[in-house]
Amino acid sequence: MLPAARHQAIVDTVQRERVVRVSDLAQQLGVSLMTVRRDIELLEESGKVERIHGGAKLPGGATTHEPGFELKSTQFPAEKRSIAVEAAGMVHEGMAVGLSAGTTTWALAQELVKGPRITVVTNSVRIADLFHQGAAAGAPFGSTVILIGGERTPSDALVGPIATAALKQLHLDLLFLGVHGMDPDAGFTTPNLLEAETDRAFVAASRKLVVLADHTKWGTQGMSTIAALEEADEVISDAGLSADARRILEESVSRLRIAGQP
Amino acid sequence: MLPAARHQAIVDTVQRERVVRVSDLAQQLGVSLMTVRRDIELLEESGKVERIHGGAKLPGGATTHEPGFELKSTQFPAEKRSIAVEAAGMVHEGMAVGLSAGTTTWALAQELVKGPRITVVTNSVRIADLFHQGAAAGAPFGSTVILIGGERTPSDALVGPIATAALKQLHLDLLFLGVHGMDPDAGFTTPNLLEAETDRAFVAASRKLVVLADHTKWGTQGMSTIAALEEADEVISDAGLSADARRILEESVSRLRIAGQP
DNA sequence: CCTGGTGTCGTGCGGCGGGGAGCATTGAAA
DNA sequence: TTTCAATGCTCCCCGCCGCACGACACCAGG
Repeated sequence: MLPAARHQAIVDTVQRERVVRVSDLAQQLGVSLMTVRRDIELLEESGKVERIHGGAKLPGGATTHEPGFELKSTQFPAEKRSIAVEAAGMVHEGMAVGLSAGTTTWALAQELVKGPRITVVTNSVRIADLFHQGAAAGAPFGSTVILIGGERTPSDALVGPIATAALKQLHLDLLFLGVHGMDPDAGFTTPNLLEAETDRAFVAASRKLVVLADHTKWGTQGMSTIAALEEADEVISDAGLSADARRILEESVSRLRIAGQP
Repeated sequence: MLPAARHQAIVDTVQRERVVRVSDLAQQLGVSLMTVRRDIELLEESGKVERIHGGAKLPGGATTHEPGFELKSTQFPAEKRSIAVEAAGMVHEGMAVGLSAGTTTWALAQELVKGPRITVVTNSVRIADLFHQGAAAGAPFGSTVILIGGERTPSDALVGPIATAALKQLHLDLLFLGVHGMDPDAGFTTPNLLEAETDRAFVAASRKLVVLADHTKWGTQGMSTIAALEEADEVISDAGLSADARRILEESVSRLRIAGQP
């Protein structure tokens, strides 16, 4: 890996993710932490990126008060990752798989890039980017990615009538839905009304609904309901889920999976 | 292997790979490391490539990650920019404007970010990104961007049935169409069939069609025709356009504008 | 407000791979 | 045959990279 190529990769990643951490870059690029730091130092001098504690972000503020995509994406990396690995195991060659926008589905996408060839339908620009660059860099035959159109929310999801109309044309084998809240009364929820509408269209287009939600989502009610608990065919969560939550979910959902356990 | 052929091969490889290492080139060309270094030294003096430690990269600060795109976007920056400025003058507050994917429309988008509030409809992820970033960094009230969905081409355009179906729902005041070729027989063309289909949907959705094409596009026939010359309401080109081309275009198109002139 | 813990940052050193200067060799043109 | 340009080779230098250690910043808890 040449320095110039590495610098380019870092700039690309920063522009795509808005914020990246040094450790992730080091692992992704296969170099040491020190090298990444030195690269970021150089790139900062030329104004390509801006250095922050633990990583880099794109220059020119305005990302500090973003509705927390980057914060959440590093909040429970271990749990999210184990959930993603568990979910990736459900995907087989040739399937048509839907991925809603969100950090958990984004973690899943990272797993799926390495997996078998499938067709991915998503309304997340971030996830589409992931497959796009994965296909360019990695295997000659990558998965097909269909990006649903629409207007862009702050968290880079595409929503609105264009998105819902596009989803009406499609039929998916499997939908992985990331949610902001999961509650026995409110069901699966999100704080963004437009996103909820798009997610409902996603659910309607799919034969099977799998909800990805780490244990912190339990008891949270977002403003808008996407679906009732009963509508999910499976819920994948992590070991931190309370016994109470497990009992209720096992009653409501066809199957509850705890990531990392049989 | 003649030196000239070797130089050309090196330039080609650099433009294709964006960065290459000396050792790879040496092995690939069957010459020694020293020869490759000397070649690169010569090519650097003529500005064809830029020398870096361990290899060579294409000159100019690389900011995009698409080889073809990168190349084209630096090919005629002055012409493209003047065309973009001319086109931006046609846009007024509140309009619904379509932008097809391409480097010229991308240049236009850079102008429009600074302009009045409008609604932009595009099938280019890159252009959508531009407005998204601009809105986050700049004015509190940015333009609305609607990204048309679909499958992704190598040049980051979204195409396919999803895209065309979405466009059928929309009606645009003005469409700026970037083309790859412009020819009296073939009309406005692009080498990508899927992109041509999406562009045709764009044309159908728009009340007014403005084609952006620098003078190098004249006489080029892409594989697939988007529209006949007569279908364009305006064509904006640059001063390098031949008198012959001007005459034909003025006969076919309602109005021909040469950027930088009244 | 203070305090400990965890993770990140910066510096110095050693290893390694690439770059450069000079010279021998080759092959083609005069 | 002579001459010259181009190529390859070798030795030495230098920049890049990774490891280890000490300093520091963020976070949580009292």
